[in-house]
Amino acid sequence: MPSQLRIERDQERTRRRREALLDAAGRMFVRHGYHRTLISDIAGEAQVGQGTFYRHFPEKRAIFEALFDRILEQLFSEFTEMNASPPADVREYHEASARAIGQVAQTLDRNRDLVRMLLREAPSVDPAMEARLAELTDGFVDIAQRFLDHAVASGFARPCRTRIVAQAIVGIGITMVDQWWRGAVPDIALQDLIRELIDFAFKGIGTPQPVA
Amino acid sequence: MPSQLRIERDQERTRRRREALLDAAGRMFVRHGYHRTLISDIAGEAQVGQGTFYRHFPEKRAIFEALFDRILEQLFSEFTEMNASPPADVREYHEASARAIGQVAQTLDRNRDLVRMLLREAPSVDPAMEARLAELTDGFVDIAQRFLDHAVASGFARPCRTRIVAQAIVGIGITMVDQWWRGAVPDIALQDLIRELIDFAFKGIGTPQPVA
Amino acid sequence: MPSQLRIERDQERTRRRREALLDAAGRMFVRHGYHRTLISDIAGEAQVGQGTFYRHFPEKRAIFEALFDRILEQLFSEFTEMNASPPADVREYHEASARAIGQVAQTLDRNRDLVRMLLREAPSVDPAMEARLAELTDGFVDIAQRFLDHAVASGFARPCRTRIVAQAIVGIGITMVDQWWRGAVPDIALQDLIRELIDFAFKGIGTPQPVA
Amino acid sequence: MPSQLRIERDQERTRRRREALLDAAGRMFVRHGYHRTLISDIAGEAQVGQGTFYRHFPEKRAIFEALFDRILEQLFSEFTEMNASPPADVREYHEASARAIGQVAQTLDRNRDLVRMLLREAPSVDPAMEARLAELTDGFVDIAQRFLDHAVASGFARPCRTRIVAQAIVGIGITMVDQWWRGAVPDIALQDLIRELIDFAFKGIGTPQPVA
DNA sequence: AATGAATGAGGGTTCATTCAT
DNA sequence: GATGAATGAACCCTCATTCAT
Repeated sequence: MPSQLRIERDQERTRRRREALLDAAGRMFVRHGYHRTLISDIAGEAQVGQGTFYRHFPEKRAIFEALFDRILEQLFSEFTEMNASPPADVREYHEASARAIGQVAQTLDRNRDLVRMLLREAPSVDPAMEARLAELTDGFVDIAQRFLDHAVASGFARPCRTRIVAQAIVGIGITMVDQWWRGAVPDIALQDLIRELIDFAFKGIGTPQPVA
Repeated sequence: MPSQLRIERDQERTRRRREALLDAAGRMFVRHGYHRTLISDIAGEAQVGQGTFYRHFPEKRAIFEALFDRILEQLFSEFTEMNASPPADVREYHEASARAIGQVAQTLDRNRDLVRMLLREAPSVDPAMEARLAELTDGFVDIAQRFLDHAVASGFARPCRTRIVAQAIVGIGITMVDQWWRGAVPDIALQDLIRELIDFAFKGIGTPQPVA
Repeated sequence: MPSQLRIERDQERTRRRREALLDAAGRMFVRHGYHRTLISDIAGEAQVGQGTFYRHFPEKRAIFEALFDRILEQLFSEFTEMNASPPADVREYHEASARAIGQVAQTLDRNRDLVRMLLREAPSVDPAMEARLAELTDGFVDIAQRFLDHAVASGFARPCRTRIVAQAIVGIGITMVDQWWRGAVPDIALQDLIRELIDFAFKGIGTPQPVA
Repeated sequence: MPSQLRIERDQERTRRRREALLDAAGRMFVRHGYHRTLISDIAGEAQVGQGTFYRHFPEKRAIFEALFDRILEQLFSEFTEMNASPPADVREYHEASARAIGQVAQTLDRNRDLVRMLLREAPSVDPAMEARLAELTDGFVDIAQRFLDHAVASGFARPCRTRIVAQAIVGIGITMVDQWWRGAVPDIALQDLIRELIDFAFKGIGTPQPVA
């Protein structure tokens, strides 16, 4: 009969295999997209047999979903604090926003190929995956909207239909991930890119001098 | 030898068949996505035999590309004038922008399901189709950037990295098409939605009153 | 009501069309083989519409068969006399044989691409076509055998199983058509080739001089 | 990790499957020809799933080629010794030839349906397969020619254009395989058939006795 | 009669999933 | 548990034949 130790070692190995498969799937999906990636590609990339894949995931879409979940977790685990003390004035609000956005941006940037892959492939996988992606977007919009609602209520931002503006802001983020990844964005430090976008979000393209 | 009339009638019928196939393909791609749409679905939807499909398009990807082209043409054919007299002051500039954006928005709205389908499916069809979509995006960015460069030069807009801001603006549009189509946008008249977005683009979320 | 003349003109035109189709089919079958030749290829080569093909031949295999027949007719129409007075001695027999074989060879040579095509493609068309080809071969063997029987009976040739020897002789002919067509035969005048083969058929490779 | 034994057993099974598929393909090609044989026929005949076919051969033409190769190997593996001591006089030469030809004939006879299938179908498969068949023929011609050159040089055979005569001899063989297989050859023991052909090859049909 | 567009029954090939070892 | 061979349901595409004009 297997010792407790043995059981744990096996479980650990299983967990690592699963991770290896997820990593492999991520790389293949990024490189070739969901539909052109074969199970045999993933297994091969993970250095396991094809049958082993099915010990860890019941079907192809399952590994996509698991990857989705893992990336989400990864993403949100990096947003922990972000809910510091509420800003007291416009300046603090501005700074807090900048910090938050900067953090999100850096996190996205660190995972940009996977995030982009998700954004690109999820809708073509399945209506269900498409819905999950939509939920995710909505989640970001919710956060942005709450932030914005608070700002408006506090007089830090002009009154507006905060849902729509929040959607627009999230839309900027989503698109920039894509553009940035494919090299369409001018060569610029991430910091400066973020600053430019925050500036735009706060000030719009509006007139340079608030005329006297 | 066939009469001139006969030839013309045949060509006309061929053209109509082709259109019918494109329409059918559009509907199926919108409904089920590129990969889950079968040639037999398209043929069935167009009420023609499966072989007929191949008389009009050499392969599946070709009808997607043709659809892509047709939508583009459709889109751009609606942007004809848009190059009216250059605005003389901020107000005129603002109005001209609003008009232009409104027009684009209405056009996109009229074709929103197809446009959304293109945005969603193109990247998963083919690296080449993905590239074409990127080109399209870049085209819109180019237009927006020129507009913006002009505005900055005229003092109607604050100086900024116009490429990036243009990308952000286009990104708002792309995302809103998606959100709007799937009903994520609050129930609002298109006019008001556009106004809200223009406001955001011009003013950002910035402080309501330039504090005294 | 159509005049007699008109009817005749039409029939003539129909006949010419049919010939043109046969010619075209021959060229295409020679070039690409039966299976890789499409009806549309034949129609295109004959400069007629695809539907026209079916006015003249009920199906693809029919034109092959018609071609087969036409070539046969062509071939045998060139063997008219060949039944001259029977040879009186070995020398005459030898000369008569040489003349006959030479004539056959020249005829085959004139039609060598079509003949080769028939030999090559017929078996893969159809069991029936294969049988017809076999009949044809048997026909040649019959002729050769009769010739040989006569020769043996007359003491011009050594006794042997004439059927088998006749088959061997015809086999030489069949193979040489193929080899000659594809350029495997050394560069040599047709006359000399024939003489060499006749020599072989009469003398074998046997010892040069029945040594004293 | 799989045991060495396991690996070997698997390889053995794979090899057997492949052989079974080749056998099945051979039977089907013999019976219905290349073009009328479906992958599903081969798989069914071999008692495996259709997909299994594609684990062993990348495409239809590949199994034909593999069959071609296997038959060739089979054929030539039976011609091993055949290069005994060179004949010293006409009699020995004659006997050596007879032995060699007899061996070839027996080998061909043992594989006659496959050989005939190759001869018949290869040209219609592919220009490349046709070329391979031509090479094969040329190979036999080469051998025959070398034999003949030697015989002429040794004074065992009359001088002649050995290439052409070799082609004729090989042609006899090729045709007889075909005729024999389809039952066109009179009922006769293989031994006697071969003797008859050798007689013909050595002596031709020529006059029975160079009359005194 | 002539045309070529339309048709749909195949048939080769792919690949997610199962299964024997 | 791991493996990779086996499987067969799809699915795209071809092309001989039919048909409307």
